[in-house]
Amino acid sequence: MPGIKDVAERAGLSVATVSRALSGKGNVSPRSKERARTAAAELGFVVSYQASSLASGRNHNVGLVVPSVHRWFFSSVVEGVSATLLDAGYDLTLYNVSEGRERRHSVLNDFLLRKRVDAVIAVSLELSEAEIDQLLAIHRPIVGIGGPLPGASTIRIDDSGIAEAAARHLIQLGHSKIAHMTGDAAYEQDFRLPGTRQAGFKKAMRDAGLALRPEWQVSADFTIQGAYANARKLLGSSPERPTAVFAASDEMAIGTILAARDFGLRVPQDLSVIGIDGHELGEVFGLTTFDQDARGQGALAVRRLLARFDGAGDTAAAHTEYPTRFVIRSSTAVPPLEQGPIR
Amino acid sequence: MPGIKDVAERAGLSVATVSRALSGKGNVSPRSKERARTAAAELGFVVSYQASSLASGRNHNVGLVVPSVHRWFFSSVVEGVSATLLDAGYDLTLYNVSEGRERRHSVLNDFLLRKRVDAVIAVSLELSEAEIDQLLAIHRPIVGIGGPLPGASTIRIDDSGIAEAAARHLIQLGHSKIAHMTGDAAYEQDFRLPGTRQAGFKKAMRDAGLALRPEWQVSADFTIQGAYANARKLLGSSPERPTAVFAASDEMAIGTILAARDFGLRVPQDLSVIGIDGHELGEVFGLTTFDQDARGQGALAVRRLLARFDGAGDTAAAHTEYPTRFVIRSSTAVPPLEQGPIR
DNA sequence: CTCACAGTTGCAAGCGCTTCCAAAACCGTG
DNA sequence: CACGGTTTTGGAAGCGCTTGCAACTGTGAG
Repeated sequence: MPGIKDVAERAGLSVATVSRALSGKGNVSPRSKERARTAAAELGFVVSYQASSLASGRNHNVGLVVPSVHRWFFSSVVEGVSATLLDAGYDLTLYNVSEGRERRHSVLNDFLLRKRVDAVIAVSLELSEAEIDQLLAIHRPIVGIGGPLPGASTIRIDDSGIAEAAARHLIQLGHSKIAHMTGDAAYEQDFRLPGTRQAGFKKAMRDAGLALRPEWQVSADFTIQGAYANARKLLGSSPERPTAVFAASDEMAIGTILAARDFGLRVPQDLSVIGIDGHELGEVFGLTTFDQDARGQGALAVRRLLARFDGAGDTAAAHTEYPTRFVIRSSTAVPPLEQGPIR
Repeated sequence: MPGIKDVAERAGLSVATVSRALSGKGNVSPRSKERARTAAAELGFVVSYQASSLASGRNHNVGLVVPSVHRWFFSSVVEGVSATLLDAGYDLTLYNVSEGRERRHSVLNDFLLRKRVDAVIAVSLELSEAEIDQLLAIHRPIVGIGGPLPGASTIRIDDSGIAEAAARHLIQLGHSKIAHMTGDAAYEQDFRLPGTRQAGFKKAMRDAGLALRPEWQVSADFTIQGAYANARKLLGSSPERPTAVFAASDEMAIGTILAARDFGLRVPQDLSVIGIDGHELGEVFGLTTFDQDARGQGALAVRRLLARFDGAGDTAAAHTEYPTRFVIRSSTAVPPLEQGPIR
């Protein structure tokens, strides 16, 4: 395995000049630069980031902390981050902290602090103040996606806004018996998303003068199967059935649609369902949803960091509201005709 | 940020002894070890893997190369690998090479060769001989999951065997009009899975003396939505419908079930469907399948590597056949009564 | 009491780079 | 042609750790 020394020798230059030539830092005559480059290419030389980082402090590596790798949003972000990073020649160190607090704690402590990463992207993590301080203490850029992260830059969609818009969409279609499937309390603790979206829903309902029936406020774990199970309860046991369900994620919306089918309910004729995400399966189910381009959010986070690395050193924490797109498909429609007493 | 020097000072030991005490290599008296440990703990010291790896050649970092992070099998493997690695104090560098050959090429070349990783886990990648040579040339342990990887250790399930068993299950129920949904040719190139499973299917059919109708051999991209689209064609256009479908993955089986429902076909009364995977959604759809514990495969791969690192230096390439579990749910049953001419 | 030996320890030489610093080479002017 | 200023270059000092080596300690046997 060739080292920079070999390159220097072959190019007839000093190690220092080769280093500068290949990294692009410092002044090097075009001629030397060219020489160094060809010599490196001929030898198949590629710098050791280990050594490079020891000497320079830069790692060419960013850490991505996600709470799961299975759920749509997270894997989409991972994809976007990964692709953008790879293109830029950076490594991606993945920290999947799905298994509870100790895992998370050890990741933050033992891993990120080892200075192995130049920056951290934290997805939908609700961190304690101590944890945030810890992160900020390593003096590396941090960007949070899909969740608040005081002190760091964040990229997020207008959760409460689109939740409100989703609910309003149903209301405008004529629905008044609207159920909401939100995230489990357990998730609220970690992500805080559910609450924000729920707030938007409630606002829309209140603004329309509609009642919030507690038995129509259900929750699940953000998965299709979890939502399916709970939607069955919602649709099966209620003395009166809602005519529409607003699910806080597409996966939960899909679970709801599957449950509805089990009861012979047609979507949208008997039940309207709307979600949030832009999940690939949305098409299959004709799901009306707000498309938040998760992949794009991941890519944006990386671009942000890269800009920072390149010295466009805007150290100030910037908060970006990522745009969403309302996609109307066939899972929402006007409510069925009232079957009860003539109104 | 404290260095090993600070620890040495505080413990009243030399840097060398502290290094040995903390790494567990070489002889250190219990007393010194204890001292070094407490000093390190008090200072919150944690070795810099950068420096450590420069000096020792060991990275505490393994590279995981996956063709996608969205599909069930891959994200499950990622999860297993990640958890096991984190527990062992190793970092995971993720290389998602979903976007074609150049990406893959650059990953192999520029990234893995930088010696940033102690080992490589390659999931379901069909590599060219040159690529394999390249990988082997870096003299790091490699383990392949779910695909052949000549020269490296592999962990895989008995693809053709369970495919055969799946088909036999249908045959034994009395089916003879069995369709097979395999992977796209595009995937065959990369993963070779489809072919192996297809071979098992064909064998079972041949052994039972059943005909393989070309129009019942369909393929998709291993996703629910892809399978859904193609299953619609299969079930909608055939002059004669199959009574059972064997899908090469659970995701494709689910897509098939969704398509069947669209046509008013009841599963399993009108159509039996069987898959392979053990996908979380299997429960929701009552899917009969072979559970291959993908998470477990990832974990096993890591344990294998860790053992190697610890000097249980069995350098020989070992091939493990990972066990699967046949899970019978409600998507398979005896075929419907023949509707055609009296037999 | 001495010797051989195994168990401990510290010194110092790197690991492969980056970067500070000073020297060398170059440039256009006066 | 000499001069100051600007590039370009190479020497060498690290970055924070590991590890070969030699020196040292303590032990039980002779």
